[in-house]
Amino acid sequence: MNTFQTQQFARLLKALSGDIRLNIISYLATGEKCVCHIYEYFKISQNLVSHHLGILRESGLIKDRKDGKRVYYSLNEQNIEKVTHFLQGIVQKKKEERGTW
Amino acid sequence: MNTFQTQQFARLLKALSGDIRLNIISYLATGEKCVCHIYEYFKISQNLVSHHLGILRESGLIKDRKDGKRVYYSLNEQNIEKVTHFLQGIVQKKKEERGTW
DNA sequence: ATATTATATCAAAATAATTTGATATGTTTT
DNA sequence: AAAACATATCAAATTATTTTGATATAATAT
Repeated sequence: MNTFQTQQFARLLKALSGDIRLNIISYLATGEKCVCHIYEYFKISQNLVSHHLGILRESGLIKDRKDGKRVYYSLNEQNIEKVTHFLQGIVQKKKEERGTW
Repeated sequence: MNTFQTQQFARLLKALSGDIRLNIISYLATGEKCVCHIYEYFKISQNLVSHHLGILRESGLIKDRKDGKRVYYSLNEQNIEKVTHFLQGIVQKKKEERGTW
């Protein structure tokens, strides 16, 4: 059973799956942003944004860089692509299975 | 702001993001299965599996087909691919952004 | 018709995630 | 050194999800 690997991906998917977090990810696709940019853009509180950024950071989906008193966040495409490849693998397997009879 | 579309994908990602549900999805990649196959395979209770299948079904990630007293589930690849394309689009945008200076 | 099997649904309990408000930490400005 | 600013963290409250146990529905077998 492939449960362990699947568990890893379930964790990444969970991090992606919040409304706020997925919007942050989309926003970061347009380039690196500091925390204050993000909470002003979405009009939500600073601590709430920091909390969600923390979840994304710990899951490895984004990277942080400190500059003065600001912290800049950006996407970690590599890990996002790991998710897409995992899902694409499932779709692929299914398509192959269909051919086996 | 692309919030509405993002919300749709957040919903799909949430459906994918449970440990049990992602394992079911992986299992269904090997072919159509009835409910009893699934709960025997994972050694969890019937009602729990039915509950998670319900979430996957309502999100459109799997399809059901009734045959006699059994219900068979299979992947709906189209919707899984929508997720991968969405994520791949984010990665793509980020990669393009990097080239703009 | 009754019993059995397969699945779904419901309500309650247990657990987890999100949000809010307050405070701490570190950096810059004065 | 004090004030101001940017961010993170913590605890409590709120809300959502998961799990369990019980029951309902529908198909088949006896």
